[in-house]
Amino acid sequence: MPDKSTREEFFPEVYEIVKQIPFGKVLTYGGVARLAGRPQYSRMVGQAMFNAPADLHLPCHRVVNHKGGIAPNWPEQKELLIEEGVTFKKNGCVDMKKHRWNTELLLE
DNA sequence: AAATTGACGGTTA
DNA sequence: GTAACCGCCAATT
Repeated sequence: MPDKSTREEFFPEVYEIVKQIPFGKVLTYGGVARLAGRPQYSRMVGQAMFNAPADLHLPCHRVVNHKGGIAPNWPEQKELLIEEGVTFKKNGCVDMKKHRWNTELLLE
């Protein structure tokens, strides 16, 4: 059988990880990529989110970039995080120092 | 087939 | 601490 596109194998993996993000926590695209086993696929994670259907109940609003900022053209993500108790810095970036999910602790 | 783009990360200046 | 550049992978034009 022909090798499946990277999407077919990477996307579902990303969805599983994002769904495992605890309440009131945030994770960077690179963090999700690393848990997925592809630390360099940070971009694909973003593409996965954009392609992520709402049917999966995917808390993509808990996924932010390493700048602590949110996705372009999606300002409501910030509101959703605030609603979960996440604190934003003055420049509009999430306080990664406190809300970044301890992914390295789970890698064992 | 080649070049460009994209919800990014990390390092260097 | 902030700014800029390079590097990564896949999809699209």
